[in-house]
Amino acid sequence: MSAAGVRARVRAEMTEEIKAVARRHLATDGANLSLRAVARDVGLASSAVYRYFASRDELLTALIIDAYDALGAAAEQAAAGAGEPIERWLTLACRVREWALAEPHQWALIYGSPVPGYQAPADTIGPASRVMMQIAGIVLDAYVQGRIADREPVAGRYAEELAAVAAQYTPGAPPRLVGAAMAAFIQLCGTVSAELFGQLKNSIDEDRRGFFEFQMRGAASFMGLT
Amino acid sequence: MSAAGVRARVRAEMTEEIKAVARRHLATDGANLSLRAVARDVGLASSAVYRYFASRDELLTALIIDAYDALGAAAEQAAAGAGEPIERWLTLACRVREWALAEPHQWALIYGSPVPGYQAPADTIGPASRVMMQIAGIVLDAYVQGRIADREPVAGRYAEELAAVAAQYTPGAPPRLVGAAMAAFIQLCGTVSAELFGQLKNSIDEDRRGFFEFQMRGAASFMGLT
DNA sequence: CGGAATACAAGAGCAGTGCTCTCGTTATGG
DNA sequence: CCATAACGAGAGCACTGCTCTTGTATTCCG
Repeated sequence: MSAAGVRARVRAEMTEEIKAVARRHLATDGANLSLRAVARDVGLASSAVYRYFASRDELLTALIIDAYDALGAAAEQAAAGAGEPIERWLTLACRVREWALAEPHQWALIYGSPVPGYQAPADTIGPASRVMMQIAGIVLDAYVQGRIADREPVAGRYAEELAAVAAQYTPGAPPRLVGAAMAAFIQLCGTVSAELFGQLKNSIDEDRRGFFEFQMRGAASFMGLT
Repeated sequence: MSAAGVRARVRAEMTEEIKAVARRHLATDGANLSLRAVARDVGLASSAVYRYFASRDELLTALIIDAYDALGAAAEQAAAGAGEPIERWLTLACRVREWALAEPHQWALIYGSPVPGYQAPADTIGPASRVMMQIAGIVLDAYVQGRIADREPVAGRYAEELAAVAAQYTPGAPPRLVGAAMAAFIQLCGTVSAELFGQLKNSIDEDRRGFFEFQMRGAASFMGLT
């Protein structure tokens, strides 16, 4: 049993090392990293890597899940702090942005254009929703505290879909709020991606953080956070 | 001269055909399309393609420029219509979204995560800014017509950068407006990307158009469009 | 404790890739 | 008309993901 434990531990360490090296390669090669190059850096034959990951896609999936989890953990930590709802939202947003700036390639992996043949397996949807959950939590907290400004309720078919989402994840919350939270999440991702993917180049080059906050305050206003 | 014209025309046609086939392959292979496969489909030896594009990156660049131009043309057409500022904005936004839905791979090419080793050459910045220009135009029109709701002016270092952008492209426009227009553009891109890259899956599946308009109305409100 | 089963790693090999170089052929321009 | 330039094809290099086979440790169990 101890022996088996050793085996399992060595295997886990090897798996982690492969992922760590792959993460490094991610920085230079992007999503189409070379499994052979990773194997070389680890000190393995390329065929040996297949003992740990059935394919390159599976390795990528592992990296994706790790990235979602790392970002999700950061977001949860940021959202845990006390304070005004809008402050919590801004803290969360800035924390997400900082993580993305620190790990741009991991961000690109999860929020960039999907890898051609790649189809995200079900394992990813859980970790993927952690950030959204935190936003919903902040908005819901503000709502039950009566600190959400009134907005026009949503109408139309998408309102029903929002109601269904609300019923499943945040029972009692008005669909308008769920929609606003989703919109804010999308806006957050879009804004971070825009900065990371170079769309601000030659326009906002010095105080991107300030411009980011400006945008996130707009999102807060859309949600009705005060 | 006529002969030279023939040569040049044949060359142009061949170039277009290669790009057309490459665009088809884009749908299945994404940004890492195979130049050899494209060559096969065109009926050329892979080495012959290099007479037309010096490298795979250069072929990709040509596709990127074409995509920017196609989207830019669509945006310009949409923005040309008359109507209330907010209607013009919504029309433009929906037109951009429709183009993206029709050409998801081209959208991913220009607004997705950047290709690893790829560095966008200077030729792309012109076509890339056409959509943003149209948004700025709508906002500026509304401004000179006095149809922009008052908002808090921006402050801080990024405000100066916005002022510099305004001075260059839209002289006379308050930095706040330029910032809001940029934010709206970023929000538009982010929202479309979120839909295209599958982030709405299992939440909004039926009336994505309605949810999109809901978000774009939020952006309009942020800009102060009425 | 010893043999069987298993996990593991390495290497060769296949089909495919981007790209270069060389070699004939064809069309162009002086 | 002929030198020149453009063009296309093919071979070849180094690389990729992945599979299969072979040999070697290590673990498990009677």
